[in-house]
Amino acid sequence: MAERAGVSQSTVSRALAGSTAITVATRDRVLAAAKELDYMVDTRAARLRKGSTGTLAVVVICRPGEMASDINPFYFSLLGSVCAAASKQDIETIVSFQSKEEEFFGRYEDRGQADGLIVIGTTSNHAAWEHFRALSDDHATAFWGSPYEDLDWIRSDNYEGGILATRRLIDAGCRDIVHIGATGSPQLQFHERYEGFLAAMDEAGLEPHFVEIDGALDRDAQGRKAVSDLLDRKQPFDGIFAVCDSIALGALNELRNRNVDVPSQCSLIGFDGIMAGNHTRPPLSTIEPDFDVAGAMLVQTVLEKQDEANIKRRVPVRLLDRGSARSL
Amino acid sequence: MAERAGVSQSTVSRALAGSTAITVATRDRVLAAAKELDYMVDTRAARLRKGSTGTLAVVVICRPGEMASDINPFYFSLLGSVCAAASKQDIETIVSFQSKEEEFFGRYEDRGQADGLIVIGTTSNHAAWEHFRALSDDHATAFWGSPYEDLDWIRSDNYEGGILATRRLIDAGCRDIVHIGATGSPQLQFHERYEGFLAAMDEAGLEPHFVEIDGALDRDAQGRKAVSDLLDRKQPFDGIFAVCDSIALGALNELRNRNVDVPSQCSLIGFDGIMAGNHTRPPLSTIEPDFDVAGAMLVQTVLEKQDEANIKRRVPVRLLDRGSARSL
DNA sequence: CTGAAAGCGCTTACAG
DNA sequence: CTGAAAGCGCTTACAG
Repeated sequence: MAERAGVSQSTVSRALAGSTAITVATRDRVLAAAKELDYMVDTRAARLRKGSTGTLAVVVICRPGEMASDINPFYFSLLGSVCAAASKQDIETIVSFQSKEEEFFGRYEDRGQADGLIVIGTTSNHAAWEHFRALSDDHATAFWGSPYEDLDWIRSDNYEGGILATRRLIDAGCRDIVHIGATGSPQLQFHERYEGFLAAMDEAGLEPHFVEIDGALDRDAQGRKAVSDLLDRKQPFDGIFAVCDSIALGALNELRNRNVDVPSQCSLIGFDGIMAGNHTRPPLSTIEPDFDVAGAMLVQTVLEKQDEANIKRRVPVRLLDRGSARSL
Repeated sequence: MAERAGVSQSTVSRALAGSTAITVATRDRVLAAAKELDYMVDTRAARLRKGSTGTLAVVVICRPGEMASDINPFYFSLLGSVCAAASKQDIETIVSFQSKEEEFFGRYEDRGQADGLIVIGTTSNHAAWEHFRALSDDHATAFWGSPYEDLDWIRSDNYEGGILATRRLIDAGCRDIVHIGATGSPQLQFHERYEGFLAAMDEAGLEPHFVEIDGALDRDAQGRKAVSDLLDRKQPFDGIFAVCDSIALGALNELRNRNVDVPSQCSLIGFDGIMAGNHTRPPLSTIEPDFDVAGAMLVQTVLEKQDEANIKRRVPVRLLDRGSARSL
């Protein structure tokens, strides 16, 4: 390659790296030769010499025993956004799905495989979060979904989302509004949504109602059971704010099974903006985080470890009014 | 590291690599030292020396202009399976989502970043497939979704799936069965499903009916429009086999809008097994490929380029009877 | 502005 | 069974 362009190896390297200390003429000559020989820089060698890898590792935490193919679609969308955000900065992403204790691994930096680690996924896999928490001290990390306050985290603006959803229900004329969620759970995200709900109810002078989800069940079953419990209580309700879409989908189904029409008899709003909500009847109204921003924030957080104080951690959310909340 | 264990660098390398030409005693000593120093082999250097990377590149092709976060969930599941299958063989995966012509890139091998390339994603992005087709000559590749017969491909057993779905409809007592799909399209996968449909109808001595999808619309709208067209034709029908789930979901919605009850008045079966079908009313019956096998086959295909003849290319499918086809 | 040389951290013939 | 040495393909001080 060097001899084809009639220059030294160093010059080739500099020309290809776009160094300014190079004549335009020689650069062009090198570029032409590279094209002709279909030459590409070997990143292994470049990285070895440079020290950095130009790569981020992304770990997706699954529920124990869950296959990669049936992960909550929310995390798939998030994964896509992270990869896209990295790609925009010419950073590669190496991704892995991890669920079992034996396979937890995040030390990509130690092996020279990545410059940082992004961990996203279900809050429920505690063993996993504990494992990755330990890495956050001496590794560049960013987390989404961690149950621990102390980790570097990025989250939806859950509080604001809770308010948006609840206000929308109130605006729809609902007065007996129930929150299906986990009011005292370690799921920080859930807790924040709950607090937003409380604030909006308080603001409107309405009394908040709750159904606690049953941790033993899967999300869909949690939603069904919550509605079932609610109806059995014979307590009137005309609006539901479900803490996440998968639960909302279960709730919606149970409402229909029990002949409660949505939205005419009960308005329903979820949280997450998963695509499945587009295909229900009625389509599920929901709070959706800005995925592009989410991906960008995660990437930025890992890369700019220095000024920790300035890291923006709240991903803005918006109401997706798809039809499960009554219109006035 | 070497001096800590009191041996040479070569010995450390051999011990860590599990070479048999090493005393158990020295190996243990090295391992102990490694643990103590929290030492990990730098893969950049190892790869540079060894030549191979232990990594596969996975490119997910999106529709032009589509964001990574709203890709057909089928491909997300497939992506998960590929990563899981690679992981099982201790292979890393670097993944990227590509949609626009300017960003097409698959020469990871040339840059020493991967040993092979797996491309999956929407058939509809022709520019993308043409780009990657060109790479298949001198790169280790495997494709899912390519419109080209000549590429190394892995696909669902679409023909068998078409038969399974159609037979199920026939068993449900349907006689006027309509296939919503693309009978003469370049979408090989769709064409194969269509042929399965034809075969099963022929086997039962029934006359097949069709509605062609409108290429200009998105999947959901295609399904709606197909049902709408069908009803306008006033041609009686009691069963629908939709060529993919996203189309089936649109069809299901339109059927409900037009007050055709599923499954009592019309049975409906889709193809792909996407999770959104779990949340519709009724849940969507579908043909699901074995995702684990799909991931494993793709990985194996890239790695074992040598005996091309023996590559298994058909991923088995099964009927997921979720409720949109009448039970007898 | 360009070249000759050193060195990134490994693995692997080559000796012994 | 183990060590000394070469070399993987780059980048980057160091000279000029």
